[in-house]
Amino acid sequence: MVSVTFPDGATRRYPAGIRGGEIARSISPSLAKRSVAMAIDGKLADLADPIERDADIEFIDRDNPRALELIRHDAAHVLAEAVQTLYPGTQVTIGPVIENGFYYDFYRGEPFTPEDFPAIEKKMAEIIAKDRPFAKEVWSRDAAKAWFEKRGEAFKVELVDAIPPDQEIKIYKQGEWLDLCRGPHMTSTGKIGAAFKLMKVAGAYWRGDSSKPMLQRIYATAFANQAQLDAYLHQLAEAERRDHRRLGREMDLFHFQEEGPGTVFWHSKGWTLFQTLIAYMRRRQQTERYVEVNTPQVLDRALWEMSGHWQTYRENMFTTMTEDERVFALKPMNCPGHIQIFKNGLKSYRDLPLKIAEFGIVHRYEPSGALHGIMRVRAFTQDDAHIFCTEDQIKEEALRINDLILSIYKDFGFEDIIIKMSTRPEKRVGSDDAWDKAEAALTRVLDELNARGFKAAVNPGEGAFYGPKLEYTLRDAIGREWQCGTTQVDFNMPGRLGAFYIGPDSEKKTPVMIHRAMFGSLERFIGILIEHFAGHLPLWLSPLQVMIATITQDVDEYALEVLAAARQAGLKAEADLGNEKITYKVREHSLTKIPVLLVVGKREAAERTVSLRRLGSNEQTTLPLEVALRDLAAEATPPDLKRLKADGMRGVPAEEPVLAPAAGVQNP
RNA sequence: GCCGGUUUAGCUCAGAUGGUAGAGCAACUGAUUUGUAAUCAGUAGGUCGCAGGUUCGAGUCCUGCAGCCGGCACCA
Repeated sequence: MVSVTFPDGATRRYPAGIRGGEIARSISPSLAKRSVAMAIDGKLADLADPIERDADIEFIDRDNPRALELIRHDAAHVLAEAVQTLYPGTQVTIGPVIENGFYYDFYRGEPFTPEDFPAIEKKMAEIIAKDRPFAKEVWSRDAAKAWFEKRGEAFKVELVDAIPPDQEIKIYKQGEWLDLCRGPHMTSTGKIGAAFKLMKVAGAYWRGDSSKPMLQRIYATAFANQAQLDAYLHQLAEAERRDHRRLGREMDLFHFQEEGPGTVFWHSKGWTLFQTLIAYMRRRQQTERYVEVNTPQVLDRALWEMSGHWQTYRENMFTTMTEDERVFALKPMNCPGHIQIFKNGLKSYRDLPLKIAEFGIVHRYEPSGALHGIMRVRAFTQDDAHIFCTEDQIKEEALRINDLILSIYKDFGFEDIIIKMSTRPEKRVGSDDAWDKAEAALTRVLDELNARGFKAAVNPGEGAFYGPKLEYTLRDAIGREWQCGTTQVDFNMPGRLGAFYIGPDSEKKTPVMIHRAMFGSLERFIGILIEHFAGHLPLWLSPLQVMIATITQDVDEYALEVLAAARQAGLKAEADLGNEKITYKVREHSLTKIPVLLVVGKREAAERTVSLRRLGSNEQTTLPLEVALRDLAAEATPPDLKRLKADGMRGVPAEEPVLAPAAGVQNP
């Protein structure tokens, strides 16, 4: 007998080996009818699985959130059957559930196109309508291989071979069709329902390896009901509307053109935003005692050979040859340059840690397929720094960087940050002893982060060849993750390039170098900001903060007075005196995402007020000019300066905020 | 780089079967002086991504190349 405990705490005893479905039926026919799967001790399982030991059992119905992955996984099997029915000769490979749906990778000579989707979806609906039960069978390895070999399913044979010897070979049948699968599945295909949709086709390498064959991937999604599917599709459309490439054009921030693939033409407004970020970062770094430098863009090949870049990074480098046949390379990284500055003049242990920062423009010849707006470009500015220190100082410095990065992200409204530590890769340099120390130091940082409630994970083997790293990742509007900040501990390059300092014992010592970026790249960070705020940048970041719009030309003079006063208050302001209706001006400046519109007409001119309208809101507040400008100027103060001001004014009563906070700012 | 798609006016997009290019918005000019997301009228604007080829004739068909888009691989 086994003892089974239900979610309400009730316990019943059953003969060992009883199936979940039988237990459900013993409780009530309706429970048995609506259950599609169960969770044994919290782990999803087939309803038909036997219960061999005492366990907690929860029955899962279709509407249970945990059923969603089953719906999608079942739908993946149905997709595969539909494709093999419609396109005989197509080989199946794998079809996992992913964050917002699922995909299935096929091998077929002909590509699939979205025009094929209606037929496939129709066939899927037919298979679902037949409501065939999913039946699990355990096969012998040889039987499974023979079955797939006979059908020319070379990829499945490879998958069978890859299953560890101690694991069963599980086969799920749905009527005639079957697939190798670890499960679990719902009770039958009919449980999938009708809320599924094929999304797109794409190429994908077998096993994610670019040396292996290219497969045809069909992306799809499924939900428990149509309303949820519709909501998801709506969310996708919203995400597309905040795409930084579209907003960059609409807000007149930057453009690209064919002659410069992956290189940005920054327009005046985009460059203003860029410089606002640099000014902010410069202040934060100065407080942390970084020194800022600037190193050459183009350096002789010999230096890159010494640093190891020529050997390991050559295909990513832009090179140039001059008339006298000397070969130079555009810097793809700033580190060798910073080491030259470190080496210039004898350093003492008393100089450490020495923090050298640069807003360094680097060029990297990225694969053409990798380019993506300003998120992934071939020329970009890093907020780079290299901290030269001793091994003993690594932990404290890494923690300081961590705290600074998190504080900075918070100032921009990012508090949901993915932190990962990447450890020693197979291909690496340096002694295991040094790696142990570096990883231990970063692990202590990681432990500290976990203690503070961050979910920091480890990426084994993903570190740089010269040391382990911490990676800080932000998400864009449609959930894509972009690595921004990074802290890398390097025991290699200072030695390679001959950097040393004089220790307390008068001996030469090689410093450890911590590579570190916080924005990562200004380009990428700006792209993420645009999408995060959907173009509705906070006032302090807006390249144009205030637009003064007149109602009639009678008030031009007052409008110009308001403009001068706004600029006097430190606001980035323009005036629109155009001969247009106010509705036209409101629309115009809303579309270019100007955060504050100050409307002036005869009334305002007479009373010396302004009518203030926020981007994203249709409410208006009429305020005395001085009050409006004072409050806007306060709001436009960068967050770090605001803190300074607050510190300086401690003891002074806080002023009542007069302006409503910006409306229409959405977080993703 | 790989797989697929795509490229026509500043933007969004029409242009079956080959016969020499069109709309809306934007721009420009004029009228209108307007109270919170599009005032009206007129004007101008394109070697149809680039280079070859087929044809009496190519935006349309063929070949090559490039850019862009979606993935994959790579990555800040």
